[in-house]
Amino acid sequence: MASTSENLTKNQKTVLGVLENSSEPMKAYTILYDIQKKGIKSPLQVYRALDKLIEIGKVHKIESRNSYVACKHEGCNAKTSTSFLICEKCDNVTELIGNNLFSYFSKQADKNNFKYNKHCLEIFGLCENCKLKNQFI
Amino acid sequence: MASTSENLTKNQKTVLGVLENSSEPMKAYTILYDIQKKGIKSPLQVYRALDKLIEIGKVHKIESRNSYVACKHEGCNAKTSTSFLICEKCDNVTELIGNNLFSYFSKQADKNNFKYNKHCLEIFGLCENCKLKNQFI
DNA sequence: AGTGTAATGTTATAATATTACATTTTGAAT
DNA sequence: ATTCAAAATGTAATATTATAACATTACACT
Repeated sequence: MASTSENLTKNQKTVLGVLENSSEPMKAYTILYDIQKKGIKSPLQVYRALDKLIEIGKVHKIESRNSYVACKHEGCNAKTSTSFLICEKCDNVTELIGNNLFSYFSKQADKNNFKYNKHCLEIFGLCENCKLKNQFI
Repeated sequence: MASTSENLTKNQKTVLGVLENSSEPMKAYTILYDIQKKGIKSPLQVYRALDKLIEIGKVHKIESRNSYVACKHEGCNAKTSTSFLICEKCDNVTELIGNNLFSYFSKQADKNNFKYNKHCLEIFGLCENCKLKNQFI
C-alpha cells in the first residue's frame, strides 16, 4: 500500500484533517492558527506537512491564492498537475478531473517544441450558485 | 488612443523598461534593486507600477513563481488571462498566444455549470533547447 | 485660482515561506 | 534486542513577497 492516510505522521494527519473539514481552501497561516492547540506551533511544521501532503496528492496548492485544499478524489492522479474552477464571487473552488487536459496541453506544448511534464490551471468566473444569483441583479 | 507606453508615468516606464530588457521573468524585489538608482526606493512603488502594467496588459504575472514578465505581443489581449510554457531546467518562459484556449476552457467550465471569465495556465516541462541537451545525458 | 483625480513618496507592517541546526522517532538490517 | 540511517520533529531566526496608512504632489478641467 502506498501513501494512504494511514501512514501519515501526526502533524500530517492534523493538517490534512483541518483541510478536509474546511469547506474552502485555507492559507498556511490560517491552518497554523487553527491547530496551535494541537501542538503545532511553527509555520514550518505546517509547511512541512503541506509539502508531504502535496507530494502524495492529498492536497493541492492554488497558486494564485497561496491557498491549499484537500483533494476529495480517491486516488487523485493530480500529484503534480492541478486544474481548478475558482469562483470570483464566493471563492468556492472546484477541481476539474477526469478530463483530457493533459493531452490537450501536450499538443499545445508540442506546437512550441516544448515537452509537457505537468501544469497548473486556474479558471476564474462564476460558480453555479453565484451565476443564478447574478441574474437578478 | 488607449494605454500605449506613451502615457505611462515615470515609475511605470522605469519598471516596464527593466522588464523589457530582461531575458527572463523578474521578481518584484529584483526589479526594485535594479532601479533604486533611478529614484524608486520602496517596494510599493514597484508593486503599484506592476499593478497598472498588468491592468493594461503590458506585463503578466507568473503566479507559480511570483514573477513578472513584459509582454512581447503588440496589443496582447491577455489583459487578464495568461498562458505560459515554463522550462523546469532553465526557467525560460514562453507565452502561449493566438490559440483557442479560451473556448476550450469555456467548454470545460460549462460542463461544471461554471461561467468562464478568465484563466491562468502554467505548463511546466522542457523547452526546445533543454530537450535537445537532455538527449545526451 | 479652485477642485477633483490619479499618481507619488515614505514609513511601517502584514503575510507567506525558508534556513539552519539540534533532537527524536521510526523502522529495517543485522 | 541492538544498531544504524533515514525521516520526521522542534525551535528560533530570518528571508521573501505584498499591502496598509497617510501625507504630498502633479495635472487636467473648469
